Amino acid sequence: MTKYYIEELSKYDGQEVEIKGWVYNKRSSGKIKFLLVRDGTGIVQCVIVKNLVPEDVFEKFDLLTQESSLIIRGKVRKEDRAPGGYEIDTTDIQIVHIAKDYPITPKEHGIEFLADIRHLWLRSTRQHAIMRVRHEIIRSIREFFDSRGFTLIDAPIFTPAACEGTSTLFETEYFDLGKAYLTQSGQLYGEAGAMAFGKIYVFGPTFRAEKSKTRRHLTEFWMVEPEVAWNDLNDNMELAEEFLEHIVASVLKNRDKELKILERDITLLQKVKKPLPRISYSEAVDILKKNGIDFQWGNDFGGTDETVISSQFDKPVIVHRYPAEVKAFYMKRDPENEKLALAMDILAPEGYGEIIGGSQREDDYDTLVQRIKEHNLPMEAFEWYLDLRRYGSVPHSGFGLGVERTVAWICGLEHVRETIPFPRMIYRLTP
RNA sequence: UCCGCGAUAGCUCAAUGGUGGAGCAUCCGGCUGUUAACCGGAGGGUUGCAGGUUCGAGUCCUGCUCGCGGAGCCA
Repeated sequence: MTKYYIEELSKYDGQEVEIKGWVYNKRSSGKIKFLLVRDGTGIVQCVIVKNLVPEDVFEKFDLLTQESSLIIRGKVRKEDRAPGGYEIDTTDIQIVHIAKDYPITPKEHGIEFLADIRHLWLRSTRQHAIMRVRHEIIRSIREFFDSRGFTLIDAPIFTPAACEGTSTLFETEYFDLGKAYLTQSGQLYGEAGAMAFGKIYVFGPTFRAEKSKTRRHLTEFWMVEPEVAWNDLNDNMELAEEFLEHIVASVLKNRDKELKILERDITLLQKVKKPLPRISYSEAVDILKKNGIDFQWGNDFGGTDETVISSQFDKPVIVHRYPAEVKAFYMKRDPENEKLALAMDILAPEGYGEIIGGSQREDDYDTLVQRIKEHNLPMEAFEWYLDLRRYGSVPHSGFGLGVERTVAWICGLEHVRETIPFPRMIYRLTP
């Protein structure tokens, strides 16, 4: 039996179809009634005219409420007056379930109210569009790496110690083995993967227990982390810019309707093509000073600093060679200046902040041991990681891209909480 | 943890210290092309909680709870 979806209605012009879905909205003008039905792929207007349908079908319309589920049959007809361009001349309505007092009405609602009913909010047009863009971003991420011969290596969620030793981790009891922590990055495991497979990517959820309360933070978020053996910092930056170009191009090509629903100005997105502007940390500091910001060389950039730097460019900007002191222990130092790490961040335009952070990794055993000591990290937990420098160590690099910040930027959203189906924030664990 | 803002009908918001209202949603009625349809009617309130000032508090003051935004930290 043929399954009909609203998204594909144009294929069935003039034919009888059966749509299974939910009531999105309805309007009545006495003897002619309009039912807007959604099925997850789109919305179609169904017309019910008295005298053209049996009496009981005409009367069923009055029983239907917003989000009631139903199966509707009728003939597809091209109709410019209908939203979507096609409408259905209804012949039969089968009510499956009547929804009582659906809380989201066709009017404005506050963010707090909607967040509490996130499980229902996902049915709304705007949230629907965002989730489809998110899906396209994730699909294109996999496509990018898969088509370049990368192997997906899943990193564990439970870890014995902090990967970077800086941020606050979620802690849990792990049987008789003591404390375990939820991962804040799959990178160290990715490095092991790169030594085994050459080029790999880790893609999974990560967790940060910091009490951040900003539009850019979640406690649980998704990160994709490629790692490539033999790549230096320069190779890493090239990979990152090709990667971003691919993601943005895929969304522009395959999700243009959704971007339109979100009223996203796509002219800036169309500019995301390599090469991206590259500036050093020191040059970024100069930009801040020129803009009247009192910034001390050696500090890390804050949210406002990132906005000022990125506003100088009309596409994402790569900032490289940060002071080693503000960066993680595993980053290789710049041979030309020991104070600098071979790190690079990519700042998204329009104030969306850091979407990519990466580096060339320290590949010398003795140096890495020294770094672990300097950072007061437990040596035992890193013995396996040090093995990667004991047995055929090679230069290698990688980066991490935050999926939610990327979705927020591409969709042009105010807050990352709308970029993930069920956001986890400091004060929100439900639904 | 710190700073700022907020909490009134199911929802979004009004209400000079002086009888708490409107739109949407719900229910009833009308309309043969509606576009967040429209028109008429009805029901719906311990104004977040606890105190205080006042003849009188949704409104002013204090404390608390919850939420939002920002800082720090980070992707």
